[in-house]
This record gives sequence, C-alpha cells and structure tokens, in this order.
Amino acid sequence: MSDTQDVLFRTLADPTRRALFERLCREGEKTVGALTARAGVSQPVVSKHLGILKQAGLVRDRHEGRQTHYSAQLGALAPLVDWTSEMADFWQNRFDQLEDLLKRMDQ
Amino acid sequence: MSDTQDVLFRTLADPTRRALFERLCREGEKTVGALTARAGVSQPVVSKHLGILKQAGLVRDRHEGRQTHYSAQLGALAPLVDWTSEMADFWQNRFDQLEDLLKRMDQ
DNA sequence: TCAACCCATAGCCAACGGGGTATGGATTGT
DNA sequence: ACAATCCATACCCCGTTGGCTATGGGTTGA
Repeated sequence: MSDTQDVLFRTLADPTRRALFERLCREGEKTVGALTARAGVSQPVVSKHLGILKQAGLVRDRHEGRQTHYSAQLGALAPLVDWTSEMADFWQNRFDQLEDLLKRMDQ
Repeated sequence: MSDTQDVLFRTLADPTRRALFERLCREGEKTVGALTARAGVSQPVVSKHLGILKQAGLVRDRHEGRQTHYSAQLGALAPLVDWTSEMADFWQNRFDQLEDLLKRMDQ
C-alpha cells in the first residue's frame, strides 16, 4: 500500500536506470558526462533517468561549476528491504500456523 | 547484468501484480476467483498477471478440477535480496577505501 | 446430456514510457 | 567579448503494456 515501495520498484524496473544506479554504487560520485560516456544512450536520456532516480531519493546531485555530480543514496533502498522482509515474515507466520496445526493434529 | 533481477523488478513494478503477490504471501494459496473478487480488475486481467508472476517464478499453480490454486514462491525473491546486498557491499567498500585514505592522510 | 461454472486465451485500444533530436541556460576558457 | 563546454528541458515518436470484452476449453452438477 505504501507509495514509496511503488516508486522504488517502478524506478528500478528500467535496466538503464538500474545500471546508472549500480555504477554510482560501485564507483561513487560521477558527473553526467562520465555516466553518459558508458551508458549507451544519449546525454539527455541520462539526465532524464538521473532526474527520476533523484525524485525517487536514490541519488543526490551536487552542482560544481557547469557540471553536476551524482552519487548514490543507499539508504533509499530501505523500503525495498523492508518489503521483502515483510513478505518473508508473512510466509514464516503461515508456516508456523501450519506447524501448530500439524502438532495439534498429532496429539 | 543478471537477467533474473530484471525480470523480478519488471514483474513487481506493477501495483496490481505486487498486490496479488502480497495477498498470496499474507493469506496463502488462493483460487483465481478468490483473487479476482478483491483485485479491482477483471478476471482475465488477474489471470494474465498470475501468468506473468508464474513466469517470473514468484508463484506456483496447482490445478484442482476446474479451478486453479496459486501460491507464492518466496524463494524467488532471493535475487532481489542479493542485488540489494551487493549494492550495500559496494557502498561499504568505497566507504572503507575513503576511511583508509583519511587514515593515511592523518599520518 | 446439458447447463452452469471456472479459468485461460485472443483481440483490441488507450496510456505510459523510454528513446531520439533540437535547443537554451549557465559556466569556463581564450 | 566570444566560443566552447556541460547539463537540463521541450518536443516528438513508437513500442510496450495494462486494462477491457468476447470467447472457448475443461469440469462439475442436475
């Protein structure tokens, strides 16, 4: 129901965006030009994707003269981790219930 | 680069599909009819989404007479967890490198 | 056997989204 | 001052996709 998760999943669903985010995680802060050089798409497209990543809270930008430096904001992944944990918990609880049922049936 | 992650992200990016998967995690095995009743979309749409979830390995189907029971396959989320861990590791390594640099500069 | 039911597939349409080029604002260097 | 550079925005195009209805195959019950 939380809208944050929706934004995260939608944002990371695109391969180009995920690749940009991965590079920022691996290699740290990068300028738009440096990212464009190996992105396989045009500079405006890179800028647009970075804008979407920024809006999702996954990256941060820092202006320095005429270039913009982007860096990953790892904390933004927390809702995603929470979601997977939640799903695992539901699963576990249902498993426990089944186990209880089997125990009661065993008696 | 792994294609599995791409499939997972794309599959879970849709709110309707994610809601179906969540219900299966929370409430366990359900028939298509039961899922359709509260999905807010038509039965064919539910079937299509379940097909996509199945293709992604996120659900399993079991035929019983004229109805089909679907259940969540939690293990399929593993690549997603791996990906987030990997991103966190990259982040941590870079942080360690920075720390080392600062230590050397301190001497 | 025939009607009713459950589900999947097919076909269609509208909306979204990711790609491109063109352009302009801002900054740097000459 | 002027040219070049870096980035963001605007605009358009087209493929993808998520929704619908219609339909058919398979199963159950009368």
